[in-house]
Amino acid sequence: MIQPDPEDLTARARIRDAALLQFGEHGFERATIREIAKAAGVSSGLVRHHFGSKQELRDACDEFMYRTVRKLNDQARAGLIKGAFGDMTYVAAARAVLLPYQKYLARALADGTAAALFDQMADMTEEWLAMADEKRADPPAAGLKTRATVLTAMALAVPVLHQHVSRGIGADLFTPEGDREVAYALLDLYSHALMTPDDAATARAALDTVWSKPPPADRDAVIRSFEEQNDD
Amino acid sequence: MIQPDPEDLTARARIRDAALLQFGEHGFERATIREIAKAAGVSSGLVRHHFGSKQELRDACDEFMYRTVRKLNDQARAGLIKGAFGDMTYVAAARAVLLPYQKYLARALADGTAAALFDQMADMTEEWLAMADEKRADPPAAGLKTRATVLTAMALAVPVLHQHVSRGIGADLFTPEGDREVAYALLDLYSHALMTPDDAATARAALDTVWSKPPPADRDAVIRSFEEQNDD
DNA sequence: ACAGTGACTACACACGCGTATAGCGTCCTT
DNA sequence: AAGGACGCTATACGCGTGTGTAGTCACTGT
Repeated sequence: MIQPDPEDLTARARIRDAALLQFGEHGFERATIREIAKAAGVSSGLVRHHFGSKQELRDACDEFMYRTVRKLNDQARAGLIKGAFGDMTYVAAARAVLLPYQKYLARALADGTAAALFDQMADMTEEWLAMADEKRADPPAAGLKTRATVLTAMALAVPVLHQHVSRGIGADLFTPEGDREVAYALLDLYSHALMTPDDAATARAALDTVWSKPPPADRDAVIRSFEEQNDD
Repeated sequence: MIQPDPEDLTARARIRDAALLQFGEHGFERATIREIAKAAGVSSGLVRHHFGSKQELRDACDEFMYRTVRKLNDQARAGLIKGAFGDMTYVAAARAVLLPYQKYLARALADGTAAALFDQMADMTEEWLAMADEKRADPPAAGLKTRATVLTAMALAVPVLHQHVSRGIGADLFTPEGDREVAYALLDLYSHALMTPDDAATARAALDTVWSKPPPADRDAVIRSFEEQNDD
């Protein structure tokens, strides 16, 4: 998928590539070694010969994706003028490279496998967020790393929940049309605060009271009325 | 888990509850009917007797979660003063009710099963966003439903990627401490725009040029240099 | 020439799993 | 009191799957 002709790749690389696609399409459990081997044009025994076991094959896939994303991140760090949004070349190129592996990435992130990959992206978000903090007037209500982690998760939500997003926007997320639609929505959301800092402070205070003293009447009423549906 | 003593539930409800937990903990494929039956204190045959097949058991779980969330949403709609952030009672109660099923919800959303559930939350987000739009000065850069869909995905990112978020903040997301930490971060992020509308317009324009004419030199260079790592 | 090494295949094994079936006890209905 | 319906168990079947083993072929260094 990276190079135009898969025939040029070594068998090992072809197996890994086929595994990435099969794991992405059907998930790790439902994907079978035999089907991966068939897609790669090799025997199922060769998969074992190169990777040892199905789990190790998955590990190799994760490792490969980690290296790929790291390379892209390094390039972005080197090429992108910090804080400028005028150059989307690397962003677009990175997305083009990762496109065939989006479904694998989504699954790997969702089931918690790709920890190193997430942390890598969180680190990059943290750098970016630290710069944004400098222009900021009021002190943040949470630590830098915490906000970076949450923000990273939010940014990854779109590919991870791509099925729902695609359904919601009425276009496949992995086509240029869907991608553009979502990018516009993201830029709009990122450039407009959803609530005022005062609202946030109010909500924070309200949450504190809820947490500190478990409100007896209301909350129990919710749970109790909820239980009533539970009569099957 | 809803009621204090699982023994009081009917066998069918106990099976569903055990399935929710097992599916959440191990995933649909890895979870076995036998283990679910054991956790529910029944024979494996009874699972089949009540639900027919493993897939139908999963469907029943999805249906149950859908009804649960709908009930909570209806209560939130009825009880919450629109646009006010001072009353977090229902939010806290809803989270308490859903807590044991968070992992199931995360998995169901990630693999695209719980479509109706996502759409339901997206509808609610859309209502909320429509109100927020009224106070807004500049016209949105994307349709209401598109923004609501993306925003819903972003809101769900934290539970879906809970493993990574927990690791990043150094505390389990499903404990009061982790929950509070993340809530503060979310409120901070929601109350502060990450970029100015001008930045967004610049980025939009940049994206348009990238998409309209595929830039030959730079982008290919990125992809080419990426391929060079691909020598295993 | 020749052993050795690694890529690669074909085939068989063992086991876990979803599914199917037969049967038992109990409660409600008529 | 008969009898069916239902909740529930025990046991077995069959298939798909990851894994293991033996063997072939090609290439390399000595």
